[in-house]
Amino acid sequence: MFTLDQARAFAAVAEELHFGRAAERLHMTQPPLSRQIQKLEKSLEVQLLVRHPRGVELTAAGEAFLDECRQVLAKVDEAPRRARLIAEGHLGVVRLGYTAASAYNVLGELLARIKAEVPGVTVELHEMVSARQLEALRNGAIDIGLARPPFHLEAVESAQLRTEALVVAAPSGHPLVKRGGPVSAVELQQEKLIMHSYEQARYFRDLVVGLIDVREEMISYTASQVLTIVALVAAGHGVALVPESVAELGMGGVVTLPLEESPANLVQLHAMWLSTSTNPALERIIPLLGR
Amino acid sequence: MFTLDQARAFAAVAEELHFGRAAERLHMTQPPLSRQIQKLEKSLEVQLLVRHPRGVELTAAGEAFLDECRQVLAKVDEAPRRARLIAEGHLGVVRLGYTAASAYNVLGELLARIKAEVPGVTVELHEMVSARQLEALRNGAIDIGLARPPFHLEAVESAQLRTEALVVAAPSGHPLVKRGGPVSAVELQQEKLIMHSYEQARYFRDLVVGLIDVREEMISYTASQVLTIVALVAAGHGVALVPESVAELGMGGVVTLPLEESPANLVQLHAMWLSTSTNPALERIIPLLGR
DNA sequence: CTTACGTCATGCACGAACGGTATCAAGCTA
DNA sequence: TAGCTTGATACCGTTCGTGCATGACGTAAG
Repeated sequence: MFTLDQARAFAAVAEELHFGRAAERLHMTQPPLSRQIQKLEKSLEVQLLVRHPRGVELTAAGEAFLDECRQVLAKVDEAPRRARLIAEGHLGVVRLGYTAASAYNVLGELLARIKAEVPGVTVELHEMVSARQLEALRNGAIDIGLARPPFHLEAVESAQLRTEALVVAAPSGHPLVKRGGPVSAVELQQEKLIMHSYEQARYFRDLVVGLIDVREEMISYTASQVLTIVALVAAGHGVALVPESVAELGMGGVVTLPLEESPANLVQLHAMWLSTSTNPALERIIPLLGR
Repeated sequence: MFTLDQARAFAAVAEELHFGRAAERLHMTQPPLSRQIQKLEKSLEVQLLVRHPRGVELTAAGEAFLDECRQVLAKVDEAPRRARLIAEGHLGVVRLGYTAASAYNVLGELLARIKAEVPGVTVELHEMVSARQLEALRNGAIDIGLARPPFHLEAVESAQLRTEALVVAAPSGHPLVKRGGPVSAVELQQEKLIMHSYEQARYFRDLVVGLIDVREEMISYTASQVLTIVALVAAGHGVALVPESVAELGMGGVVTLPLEESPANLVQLHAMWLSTSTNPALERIIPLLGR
C-alpha cells in the first residue's frame, strides 16, 4: 500500500521527468523525494520509472499508475470541498412531501426559489396526503412537508405558507352560475354536493361541515382528492366546496363562486418539518418558505 | 488535506458506528483512532459524525464523505495490482502494424492466440505498408509490425511468420485456366500483366521482375495493394503474380495457377519489433509469434 | 439517588518515519 | 580529462503517530 504523499511525489516526478524540479514543485529537497519514490516502487513491487543520466522516463506501468494517481488525487482534493458544501447545506437532497391538490399553486414557486437560491440542493418530491406526511416525517422518509393542520407530533415546527377561502365549484351551466355573485350556505341546501372523504380528507370535510349544514341525502359522491371532486362537478354530479386556488387550475366546465360564509383565511397550507432534523440542506430551505 | 490512514480510520468508524470496534478492526487502540478522526474533521473543517453516549452517528456530510472515502480506497487498493499486471505484460496495449494483403491469413490466427494467452492485452491495429511500418516502429507509433523484408533499421528484431510461393492469378475464362496445370515464365510473355507499383509495393515488384522478363508493353495497370490487383484481374484486365494465400480470400472470377519458376518460400512475411521496446505486453506477444 | 458501566476524549512517553544538509557515484559535455 | 548535471546515500534532528493510563460524560441498574 502507498500513501497520498507518495502519490503526489510520484505525480510530480512523472510530470516533470526530473527529480530536482519535482522536489522544487513539492517544496522539498531532492533526496527525500528520491527515497519516497524508491519506497513507493518497493511497496508496489513495480518499477515505475527508469533513471537516465539526463532525467527519468516512465515505464508502461508508470504511465498507468500516474493516471490512477491523478484520479485519486483529484478525488481527494474535491472530497473536502464537497463535504463542506454538504455540511453548509449548499449541496444535498431535501425530500419534500406535498398534497396533490393544495400544493399545486405554491409548489412551483417554492421549487423555483430553491433552484435560484441554493441550486446545489436537489428536491425529491413525494406526493402524499397530510396524515401520511406526518408519518413520513416521523420515520424519516421526508424532510419537510406541505400539509394542512393539525400537526400532532413532537418537535414539529411549521410555517404558514398560504391561506385562502373556500368557494363553491359548480358546472358551467348551473343556475347559480347564471345568476352570478356570492352564494350563501342556505342556498346550498337545495344542491347535490360532492363531499370530501372522512378519512382521506378530514381537514376539508371538517371545514365544510363547519360552514354549511350537510345532510346525508345531499351527498352525491365522496372523494379524497380535490382534483377528483372538481372533475365530478364538471361531469354535472353536483357542486362542491373547494379552495379558491382551484380556479387557477383552469378546469373546463367548472366555475367558482364566492361563498358568503367563508373567511378569506379559512383554508391553511403549512410547511412542517422536524426541529430535530440533521439535514443541513433543510436549514437552507426553511428561510425560503416565507413569501 | 487528509491522509489515506485517516480515510481508512473514518471508513471503519462510519461502518462500525463505534470507535472501539473500529479500532479493533484497524488493529489499533481507541485513543489514537479518536485523535485521527478529530484531526480529520479539523482539517476538513467539517463535522463528520456526532458522538452519542452510545456510539456515534453520521452527519449528512459524513455520509457523503464516507462514500468518497470508499471510492478513493477502492482505487488505491486496485492501483498497485493494475501496475503489477501492466509491468508483467498481462495488461496493456500493443500497437500492431500489418500490410493489408499479406497479413489477412496470419493476422486472425495471431489475434486469436493473443486473446487466448494474454486476454488482458488489447491489440491496436494499424494497417500500413512495410516501409511505413519501419518508420512507425522507429518513431514509436507501433510496437510490432507484420511486414516483408528487408528491415534496414538498428535494433530491429524479427521472426519469420510464413513463407509462400508466387502464383499466377488469371480470370476464370482465361485460356491458361482452361488448359490448367502449372504455368511457365515464358508463357506469361504473351499476357497482359497487372503489375505491382514500384514505390508502394517494391518487394513484390522485385520478386516478379526476378522471375519473369517484364517488358513495358506487357503492363496494363500498376497497383500497390494486392487486393486491387486481384480485382483488376477479375475484371479481365490481365493476369498477375500474387502470393498463393490470395486463393484463400475466395475472390470470385479469379483462379490461381502454380508458377513453375517460383520457389515455395519466395514470399516472406515477418514480424518485426524493436529490441529496445519498453512495452511489457510486447514481451508477452513475441513468444506467441512462432508456429 | 447513587453506583457502575460503557462511550469517547485527553495527557504522557516512546519510537518510527520523514525531511534537510552534506556528500557520493555515474554519465554526458566541452 | 575536468566540470557539470543527474539521482542515490549517510547522518541527524524533529515531527507525528501509537499505546498505556486516565478522565469526562451520560445512561442504566440497584
